Amino acid sequence: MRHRSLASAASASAPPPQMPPLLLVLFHFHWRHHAARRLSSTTACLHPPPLQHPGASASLLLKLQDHIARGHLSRARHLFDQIPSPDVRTYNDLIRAYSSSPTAAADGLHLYRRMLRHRVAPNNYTFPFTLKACSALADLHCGRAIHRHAIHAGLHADLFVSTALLDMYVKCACLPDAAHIFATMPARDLVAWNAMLAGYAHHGMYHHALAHFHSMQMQAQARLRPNASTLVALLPLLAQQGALAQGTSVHAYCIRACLHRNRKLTDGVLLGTALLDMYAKCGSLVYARRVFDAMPTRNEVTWSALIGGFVLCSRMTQAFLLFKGMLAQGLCFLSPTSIASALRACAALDDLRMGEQLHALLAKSGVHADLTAGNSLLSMYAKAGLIDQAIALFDEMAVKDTVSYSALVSGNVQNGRAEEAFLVFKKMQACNVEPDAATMVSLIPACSHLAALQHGRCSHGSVIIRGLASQTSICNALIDMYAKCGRIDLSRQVFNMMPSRDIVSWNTMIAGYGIHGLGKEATALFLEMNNQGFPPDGVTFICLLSACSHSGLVMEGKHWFHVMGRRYGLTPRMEHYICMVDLLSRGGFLDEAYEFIQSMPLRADVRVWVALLGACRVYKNIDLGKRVSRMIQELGPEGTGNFVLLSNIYSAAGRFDEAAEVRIIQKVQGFNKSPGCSWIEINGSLHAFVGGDQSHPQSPEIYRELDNILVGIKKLGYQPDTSFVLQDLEEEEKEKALIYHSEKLAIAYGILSLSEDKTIFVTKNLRVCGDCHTVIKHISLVRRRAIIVRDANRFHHFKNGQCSCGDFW
DNA sequence: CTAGGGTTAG
Repeated sequence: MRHRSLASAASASAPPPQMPPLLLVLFHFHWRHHAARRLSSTTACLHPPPLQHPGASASLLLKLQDHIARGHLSRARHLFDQIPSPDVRTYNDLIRAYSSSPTAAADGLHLYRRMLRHRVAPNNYTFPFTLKACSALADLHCGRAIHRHAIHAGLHADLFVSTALLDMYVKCACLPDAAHIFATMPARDLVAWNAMLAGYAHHGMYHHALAHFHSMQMQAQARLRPNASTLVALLPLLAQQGALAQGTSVHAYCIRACLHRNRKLTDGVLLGTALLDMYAKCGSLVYARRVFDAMPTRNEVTWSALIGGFVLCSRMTQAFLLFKGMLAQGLCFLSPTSIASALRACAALDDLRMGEQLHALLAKSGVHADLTAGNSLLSMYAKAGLIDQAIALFDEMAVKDTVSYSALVSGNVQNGRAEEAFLVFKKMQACNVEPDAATMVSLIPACSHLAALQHGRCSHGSVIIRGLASQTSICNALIDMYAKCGRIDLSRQVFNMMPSRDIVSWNTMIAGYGIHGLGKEATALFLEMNNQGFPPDGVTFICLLSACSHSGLVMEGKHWFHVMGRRYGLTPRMEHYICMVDLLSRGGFLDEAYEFIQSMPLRADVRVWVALLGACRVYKNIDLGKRVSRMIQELGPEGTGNFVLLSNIYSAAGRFDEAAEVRIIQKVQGFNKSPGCSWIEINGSLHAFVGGDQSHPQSPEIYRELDNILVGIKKLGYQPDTSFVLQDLEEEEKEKALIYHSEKLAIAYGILSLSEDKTIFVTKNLRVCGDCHTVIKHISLVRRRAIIVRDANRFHHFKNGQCSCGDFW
């Protein structure tokens, strides 16, 4: 407090220092320049006064100044070259002009080199300009050279020079060097503090940045009151951390210090934008909107920050309205960034038509080549199911980065094209584009989808090598992958070892137990989740209920359903009712399930009835099945599965005419049944089979093996259950159609390829049929093999003639 | 100052 400068002395009657009024702030602003000038001029005295220009007329020099002032750099250069031996000031003027335009920065450095060649000594004005050019070019090598020159000239401690050095190291991503400069500067002004803060902030060094800001506040001098630049660097950090309380107090400070109405117009826009962005990122859209409305001037960044904020908070419809409002103001605010946000809204709203209009807008406004917007367009098409469009767009893109590739990887996975996803990943590596966490989070589900454990383990290894293995989202994907690849033990290992878990981690692990029929373990984990104070969400209960359902834990399932509303205050959604119907009907309580549907507060949609229909099929309850299928027809079947189920019901009842009719309706309406397909991974490569498939190179052996097995198990009393065949065929023909179901072929191939101690793991895209289920049980007995089959629904562990699902498949 | 790709349930 003792070294109060003239600024604070002048404002002795000012309010306490934490509440600086406008005058104080502005005054400090001027004062900084004076202080800097003073400092510079003392060091400048060490150097000889500027030379005269022999041969250069005063009018030439004036003209040169004029060109520089008007930004006519080439004309200025023309004049400059006519001066036989320019002095340091003339060099400085032109270098300064070059360095303030990023495209001319290289010319500025050339001129500097020429200056040295001509033995003109640079002074305290030269270095900041040349360093600025280095910053613009991110030319660290040159920056370090100039640093040495400055030391040589004894000017490195000058306030302007050292601040420029600091800034150069920040822009060249050398934070330790920047911090060293900062620490050793004999004097630091607000600009230096701000530069250092911005450096930490831009490099995501949250703790360093906050510590820096705190020590900045600890500086007693009133001249270190944060200005707009300080807060513009600080606010994104608070936003990222969701620190609403701190952000709000920054806002309050801005108002007290009148920074939001800064005389520099850009400061006001930047600060307002940073503030509204902070509010939006902290989930406080009302305040974001209020800041926005109060801003006297806005730019395109302001608009896209607000629109992006609404998208971030999943307020897609409102985001869209804002976007339209922006367009209504004219096209001056339109930017690729806001289009990218609007495209995200389209993708989430499933509004393909609007997405296509945005595509057109993007093309028209000439920002088609923008990488960000292109990537979100690509993703929008993929999410809408138009994977071919997405691929075409990807091929058209002149520049592709990690995000483009990741979007295509996940687009393929979302459209059920796991193998293509791997191909894209390979291509990405061939093109030397580095995968990051998001890429891997997209790729790992492809392994889950294929149940390709070897691929999954490779991905796990790759994630470890890249140092991503401790990230929560990566671990979540790994838990899911191991569970779906039949290694629930490894899922649990990943779960146990991960440093921090989120709700997805718990849900995924519970779901993993569920598909393995480990209802007790699922319940235990749910209880542990409670003990650790993790509040379950709606998805948790879907996972838990379906786990009970797959394990035949009907009573427990009912219990949790009631607890969900009563203890956790969660309102059941349609998905929960589906789980309950599934639970009851799978357990054989068909009538109770029917009554349950009648008593639902929501109007049951098709999916609810389909859950019941599946059980009618299994329990061969044709009466109820008829009623249910009538409901389904009324509601209109969605997707293919329902047609197949319905047709199956009729087939099983021997009513093939009606079964055929359903098939015809299906064809007419354009739903194609996806063919049953099974696959097995042997030594890291996948072998896929469809029913009656003979395309595999080892087909003859496979069929021989399968026939041998069938002869063997028929002796044990196995009778093919021909009710599972869909077409209307003669009994003998039906039997043949059954024999060569894809899962049987894959298992036969597994027996041939794997030694006896190895578990055979087969995956099927649809559900395993009842006949195959019986046959596989027999195989596990006569061939003494452990067999795991993952179907569209769950896992079946076959061993010694038994199945883990207790035949409630 | 803004912004693109990502994990769970059926």
